Amino acid sequence: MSQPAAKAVKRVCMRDHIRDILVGRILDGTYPAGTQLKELYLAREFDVSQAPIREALRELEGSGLVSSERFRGTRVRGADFAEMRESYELRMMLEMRSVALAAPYKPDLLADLAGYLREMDTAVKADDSEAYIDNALRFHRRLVESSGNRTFLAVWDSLLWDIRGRIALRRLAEMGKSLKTLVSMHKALLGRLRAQDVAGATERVQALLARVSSAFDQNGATR
Amino acid sequence: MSQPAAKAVKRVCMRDHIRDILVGRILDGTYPAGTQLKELYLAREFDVSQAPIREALRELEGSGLVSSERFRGTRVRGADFAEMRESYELRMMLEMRSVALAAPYKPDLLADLAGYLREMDTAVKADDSEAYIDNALRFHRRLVESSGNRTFLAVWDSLLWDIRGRIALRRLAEMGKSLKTLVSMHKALLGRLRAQDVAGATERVQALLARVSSAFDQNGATR
DNA sequence: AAGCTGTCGATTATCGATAATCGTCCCGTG
DNA sequence: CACGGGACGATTATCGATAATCGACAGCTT
Repeated sequence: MSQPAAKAVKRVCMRDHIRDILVGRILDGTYPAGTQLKELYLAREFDVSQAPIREALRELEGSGLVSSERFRGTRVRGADFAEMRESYELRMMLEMRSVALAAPYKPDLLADLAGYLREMDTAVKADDSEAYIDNALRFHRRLVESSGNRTFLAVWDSLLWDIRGRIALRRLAEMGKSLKTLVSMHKALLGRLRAQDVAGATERVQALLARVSSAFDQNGATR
Repeated sequence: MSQPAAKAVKRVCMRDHIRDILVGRILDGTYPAGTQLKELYLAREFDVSQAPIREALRELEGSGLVSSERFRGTRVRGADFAEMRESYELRMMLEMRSVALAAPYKPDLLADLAGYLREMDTAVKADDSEAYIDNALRFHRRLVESSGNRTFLAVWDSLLWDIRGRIALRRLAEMGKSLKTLVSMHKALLGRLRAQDVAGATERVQALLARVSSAFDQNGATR
């Protein structure tokens, strides 16, 4: 699966390059849900052969971004709200358990989280939701990483939170919910972690993700 | 030498066929951990081109069975016991939560589980561990499926329990642990489900998986 | 002998072309 | 007019061949 850290420089591998471009286009709406990604068409556009396109598409399929049927092509998968909620339920479990496993919380973990939180705060004040989400994801991924459970991290990564998160944020914005609340919830969480309060921290993680997940409730209400 | 299996069933898709064969070989030890799977070599053996081999390998990579480095080939990944234990922790979370979500337990679910359990019982009496594990996996997968959470099921599926389970069973056998205990634990679980006892059932699921997971404890002791 | 450099063999990544498959449209039939 | 049968176009799956890359080793320099 794709790694969070992308090599900025010289790509030795066409398919990685293509994959990243395709992910970008799906994210920014160039390819809306349902768009068929035709191999030869893309091959011509990127001036490569069909092979690297196929491999990139298969990689996207593995991460659930697109789905393909035999001989019938590959299409961009839409954001199914019910499925979103379900995936947030899993994420909640993963992160809550991670908070328990990560205890006691080491200074370098706390320092990292504090750094991300600071960036989140700055981003929200600058009304830069892209920067907010980038750092929020780093924050949460770091939490899962600190559990020491590689399977947790692999599954967390596989769920493509950079995509789901952006959709959630857009929804929350549409619902008029401010990111400021999320930042303060993260602050509270970090406070509990600093106090080595496992139960408290777990509770905050749950509350936090429940709030984000509420973007996908049928009526859109937080209740 | 060419493979007679190629003619067995009319596969529309070579890569699926090849993938299944490769999985089988990794499972039965034909390809021990660390074996390099060379594309052209396999291509000649299966009498196909390199392309479908590559696609099959990439699929295996996606499910963690093998890992590949750029230009350095694809190798069979070994069974890391620590990682096994970690994956069982996730499985435990998934199944415990599924038991909670699936309530109240419908008659058709209970009937399916009872059917699988019967097969498990028969298999153990016939000392057929293959049949046991097949049905045990059906039992557990059905449980996760009944949660109604598609993400849960997708993640559960992605963890390749047919492989991990077999390894666990082999270990348990080496440790002299009988499958009979596992069958009776499943019986107890089904009893709790029939009684609509969510807490009790959850507890049994945990105990059950903990016992299997113990195959990967450092010393091999159940404690 | 240690270090550097260039070449070679093995293997993967990519190419350009062909075969297989699916959906559709046209046509004849009832 | 509804309906099945085949030809066609579009697209994917696979092929056979070539280019790119890596690891190792030999030969040269010091």
